[in-house]
Amino acid sequence: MQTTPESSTESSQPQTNAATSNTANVTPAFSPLYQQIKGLILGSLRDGEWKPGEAIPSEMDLALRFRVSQGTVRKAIDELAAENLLLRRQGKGTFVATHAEQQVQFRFLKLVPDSGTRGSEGPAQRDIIECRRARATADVSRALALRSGDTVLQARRVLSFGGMPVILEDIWLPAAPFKGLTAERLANYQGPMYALFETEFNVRMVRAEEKIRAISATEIHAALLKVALGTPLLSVERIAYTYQDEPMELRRGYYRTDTHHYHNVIN
Amino acid sequence: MQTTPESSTESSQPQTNAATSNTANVTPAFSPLYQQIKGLILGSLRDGEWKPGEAIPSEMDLALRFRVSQGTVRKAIDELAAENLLLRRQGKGTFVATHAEQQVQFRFLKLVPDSGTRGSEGPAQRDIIECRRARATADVSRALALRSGDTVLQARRVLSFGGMPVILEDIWLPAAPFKGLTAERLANYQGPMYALFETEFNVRMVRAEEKIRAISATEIHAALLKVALGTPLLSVERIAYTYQDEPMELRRGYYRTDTHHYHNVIN
DNA sequence: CAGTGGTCTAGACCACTGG
DNA sequence: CAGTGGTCTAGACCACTGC
Repeated sequence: MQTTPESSTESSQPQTNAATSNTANVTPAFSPLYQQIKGLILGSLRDGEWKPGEAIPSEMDLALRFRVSQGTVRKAIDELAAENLLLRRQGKGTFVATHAEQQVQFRFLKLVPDSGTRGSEGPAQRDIIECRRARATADVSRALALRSGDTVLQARRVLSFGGMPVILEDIWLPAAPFKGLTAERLANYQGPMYALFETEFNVRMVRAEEKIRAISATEIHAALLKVALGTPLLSVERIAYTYQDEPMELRRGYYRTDTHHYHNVIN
Repeated sequence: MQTTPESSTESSQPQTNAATSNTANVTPAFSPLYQQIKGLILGSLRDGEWKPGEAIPSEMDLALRFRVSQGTVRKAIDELAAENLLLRRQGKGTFVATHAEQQVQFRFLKLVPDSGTRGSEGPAQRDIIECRRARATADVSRALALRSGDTVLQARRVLSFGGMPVILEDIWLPAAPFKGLTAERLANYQGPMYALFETEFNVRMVRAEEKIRAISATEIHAALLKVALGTPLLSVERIAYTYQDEPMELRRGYYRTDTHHYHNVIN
């Protein structure tokens, strides 16, 4: 069972680094075995071999498949779990992380109510204001690594908590991976938008960067968030990435911070 | 050398969990060996057995000292390194992390210039506006886990980059651990305030939480940051913790975001 | 009870640093 | 060259889950 030849269908064997006889090598490009294994697992995740929420093969299975010891697979999985790409559950298995789980539902949304914990206000209400196709402007195409003029989907929505509008968001998505996304599908879907992206478009958001500023509410902000013109708002520009650091979403959020605040932990 | 009795001066031996014969135990309180080792190392860090910037004993030495295998020590150190309490350097040793290092100089300050990278504006200029002793108000004492009316040190300063005032900060510190801190010592010290805390008061900031809001500049903000009254500013309230999640600093920062932005990464 | 992840060990060897 | 952290393996056993 250990090394039957039929296992040769999987991706390339890890390379040995034992033959490091090169002397004048500026960049030895030494890569530990477990990093190579990690790369192979990442590739399978990206290619959708295992979908969000599903279990991946057991450590022993992966060890046999990659012809390495269980400990090496373990270290690769450890890192992927630390990056929130995988989720380990003792006694059950290792699962592909998903935005559809209750516990990590709002992992990317760092705005919380001043008093009480998130969810104490009841479920979030999502109102799609508009959703249309457009040509990427210069800044949008740069953020999404597209060519200027490429087609993008643009959406605007308001999030309300406890009946109060709190967040206004403008969202840009590259049109190609999200073919078929309409205002109706957005409006009808209950749950986090990133969960919809996973199930409907096989796009999993893995990491995000945010640039935060303080701005004054314009007329548009004031009307949609029901605040006075000039009210200070948090401007949160987010670029979300899928596997391989590929940018997949630009989102400009405007947060009211009279009843909520952006919560951040620095380690 | 392996188990000479004189090594019995150190903290308690790790306990074996093999005798788990208790059946009706609601909370088995099972704690892996490496977690116990981690706790012992943490204790030594807190007690100052190894100071910031110094090397801790090698993995082998610690393994002998705690009577466990090197791999177990390794896993404990791995976690402490992941939490930025320790810093591993291959071939050299494992070091107690410090705020005095160039690379992690501004780990807690997430405001960066819109263009260019941090440091492109030259060194930060720190101007102490005031520093005095005071009684803790209700909110300050709550944040610092003090009793209302306890003595605190309060400081106000302005940080400027490239000659422009960008950050106004009000800082509250419990008086006891920072005995002897004066405006002069703050003003004369070149370098990050947290580095001073380490070297002068043996207080190491390990973790912080921030609550961020958008506000309008008051007259004080306007005067010290040289902006117009009512300019939107980022309000950043930070509580910084030492080892054991002990709160050690309350800091209210007011950031100009016309030339800088708060940068955050979500994993 | 079998299968999964989690812990712990012991040993070998590699990569990196500095004297 | 010795000493450090880093990798990899193999095996034993433990904790947890679900059938």
